[in-house]
Amino acid sequence: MSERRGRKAPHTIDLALFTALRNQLAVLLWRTPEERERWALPWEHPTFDETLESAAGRIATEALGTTPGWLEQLAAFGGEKRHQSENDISVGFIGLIPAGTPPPVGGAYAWFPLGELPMLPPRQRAILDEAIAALRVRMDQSPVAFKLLPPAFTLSELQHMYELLLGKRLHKASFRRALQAAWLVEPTDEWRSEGRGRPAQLFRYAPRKRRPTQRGIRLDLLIS
Amino acid sequence: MSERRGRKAPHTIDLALFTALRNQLAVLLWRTPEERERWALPWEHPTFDETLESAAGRIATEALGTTPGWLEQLAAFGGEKRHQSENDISVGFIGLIPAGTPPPVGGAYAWFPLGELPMLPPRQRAILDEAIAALRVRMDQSPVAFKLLPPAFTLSELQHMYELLLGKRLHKASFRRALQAAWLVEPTDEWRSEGRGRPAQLFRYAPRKRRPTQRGIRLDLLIS
DNA sequence: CGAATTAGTCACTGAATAGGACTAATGTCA
DNA sequence: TGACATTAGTCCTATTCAGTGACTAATTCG
Repeated sequence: MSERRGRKAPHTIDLALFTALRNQLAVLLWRTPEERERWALPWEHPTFDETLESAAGRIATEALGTTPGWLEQLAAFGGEKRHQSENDISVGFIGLIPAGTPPPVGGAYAWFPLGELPMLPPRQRAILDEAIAALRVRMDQSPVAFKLLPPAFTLSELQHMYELLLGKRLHKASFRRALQAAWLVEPTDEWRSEGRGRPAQLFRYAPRKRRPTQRGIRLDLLIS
Repeated sequence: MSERRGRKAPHTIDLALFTALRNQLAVLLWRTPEERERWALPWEHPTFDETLESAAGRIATEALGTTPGWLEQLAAFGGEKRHQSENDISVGFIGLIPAGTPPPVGGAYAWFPLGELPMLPPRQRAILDEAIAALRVRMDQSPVAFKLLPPAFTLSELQHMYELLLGKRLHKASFRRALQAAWLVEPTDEWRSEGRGRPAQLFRYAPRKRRPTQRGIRLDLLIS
């Protein structure tokens, strides 16, 4: 094995990096200097001496300058839909970038709102579609909304992020009651005055252990 | 690409096939005729002309004689934990086999209850651990319990399967109310008399479309 | 100052849940 | 054959939880 150290593996790592931009979800795309109109997800062949996760983290950091607040494997993709590289399979990752992170400069990378996507290679299109679906599903299980926000945020910002992800309006009092019951945030001692209106207190994501929340069976969540 | 047709790919497909056995979850393991004490998950190098899913289905069918009622990709595994094969990465799949399916004969394959697992190669151990965790998580999203039962089952059997997966007792009336509300089963016109006691009606899994179940935000499901 | 605006809370109502207690239909055994 | 154990299936009630409108609080704007 060790003689392979540093050599390129035959598979690729493909990243679906999301952020919130102008009240929409957006994904980071990349184009080569040669082919100005062929956009693609950031991807690379990892070397044999890094784990899938560390390779994904490295590629994300190379693209953005910052490390994603969250990075998780989506799945492996293979089969008839070929990659632009001559590889056998691609491992897709989902990453979340806090809103307001300055966009990468130079023109090689750009954020695309999900409603305005250009053509993508077929396998990357499949990866992105599954990534979007997984985001919606994992929202309940993982702190997706929190990782799309900066470390300190107002409760209104958090609610708007949930509304963006869920695609529907939420009632303020209900949202805050649920948030309180879940022990997910803690207040900081800072307030932010956003133009007119009462200033909002800033909170941070600070999940606290709670006794295994004695919930009933939720058969109604089954997709059918 | 086409000149690769039929050739082996460098990655492997590894299967975590589960069934319910003697009131426990069990996983299918396999050993080579040469090495009688080295058990492993069923695995194989796929060929280039099949998709990941079809390769997984083929390997499962070769192992069991029957096709799993459910087969879904778990994730790709790579990095320092090496496979027994000289491969780069392994793609893990989860499969569910109805309880009571006759076990494969010949001694090459055997069901192991999760409490009595032998040593496994390190990467396969990781795959199995993640598969078990994913089973518990996806239970709410996918009809895991139903696919571990034969096509026709009693409501008590279904409840016992949920109790096995959740690791806790459920209240009969609550369970049935939730089941009714979810429109997941329909009665057959058969009844089964199981020794003493009133005979039970048999049901089948028959999910019916329902309008997008207007649920509240469930922040309390977030793992913390 | 008053109106507008945004933050944050309260209280009422209807729906969903946990759980005990009930009825129903069968086998067992004296 | 009749009491009883056993398993299936239903009903009812107290309690908890989510949806919602209306309230108070703190600030900017004019």
